[in-house]
Amino acid sequence: MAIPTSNQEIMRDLAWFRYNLRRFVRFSEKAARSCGVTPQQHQLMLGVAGFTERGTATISELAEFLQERNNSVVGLVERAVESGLVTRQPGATDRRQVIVSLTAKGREVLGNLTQLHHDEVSRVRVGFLTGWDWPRRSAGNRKPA
Amino acid sequence: MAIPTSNQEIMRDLAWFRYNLRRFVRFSEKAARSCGVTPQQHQLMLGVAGFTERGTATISELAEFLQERNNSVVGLVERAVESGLVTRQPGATDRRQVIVSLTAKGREVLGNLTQLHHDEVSRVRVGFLTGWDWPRRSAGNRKPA
DNA sequence: CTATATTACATCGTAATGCGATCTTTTGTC
DNA sequence: GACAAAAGATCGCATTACGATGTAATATAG
Repeated sequence: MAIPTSNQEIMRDLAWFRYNLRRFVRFSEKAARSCGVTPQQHQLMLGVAGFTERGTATISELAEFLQERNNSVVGLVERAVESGLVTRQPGATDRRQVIVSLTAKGREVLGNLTQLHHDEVSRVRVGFLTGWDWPRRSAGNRKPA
Repeated sequence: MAIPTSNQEIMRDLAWFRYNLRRFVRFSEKAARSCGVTPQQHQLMLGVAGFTERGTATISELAEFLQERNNSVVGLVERAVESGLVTRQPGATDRRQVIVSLTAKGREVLGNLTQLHHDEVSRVRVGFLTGWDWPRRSAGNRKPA
């Protein structure tokens, strides 16, 4: 793909970029639901397991990872605990902190989702840079594929 | 960045990818609001101007671009019309269709947002592939930067 | 060239979810 | 020890995308 120069070309380029972004996100959401968790829970688990080197995360770290407010994460963690995906324990050194860890179930689900995402992310990374299939047309009011 | 091989490395890599994705999206949302429109309206306008070669789009095309349901787009367009960003006109050949176009105001706002996004997207594209700063820690319950 | 199916969009009600404001508890600093 | 800052928790709320369904216009079968 040529480097866009006119404003019109830049817009088309940005549109293409966002379109692929959205398609990837939808893919990911669908994958999460196919594994029995919400997309948000998937992201939460990914943050717990992959954001730090410890394999655990505090509420604040998760808020940074998810780019959300502190209080939004609290509720998200709460629901994930109820679903048996993560556990919470008070911080050892700093008792204000809450350490979020994955349960066995959480590790299993995240492992499956990680496999599902690996190839797709590779494709998307390339697609973000180079050209893409750029499909056209949809139909009716059906759910986007 | 080395190619991740172990499952742990893959998870960290995916986490890094999603983290950058989210940061970009937040950047974009903030930019949209700074121009007086909602992030959804920005994406809608981008779809109108950049998804097809015509510079206009139908509801279905926008639904494909945004990867949303048809009826979701109807409401989105409705609000954008009320905000004076886009116009709707029945299709010339197919009167079932609705052609969405940008108003002068819409073009101006989208132009500003396009400039704001151009550099950032370039950075993000590289960041999706290569290493990144990978910042740490947040603080309190303040809005993520 | 009517009958039927399909497409494109609209309407309505609903559930999820992230946010703002505020509060409590713990830690840091002077 | 007093005060400030940080880390979470709680509550109410607004936004928004979705599912189900309806209507008008176009395509297709016979």
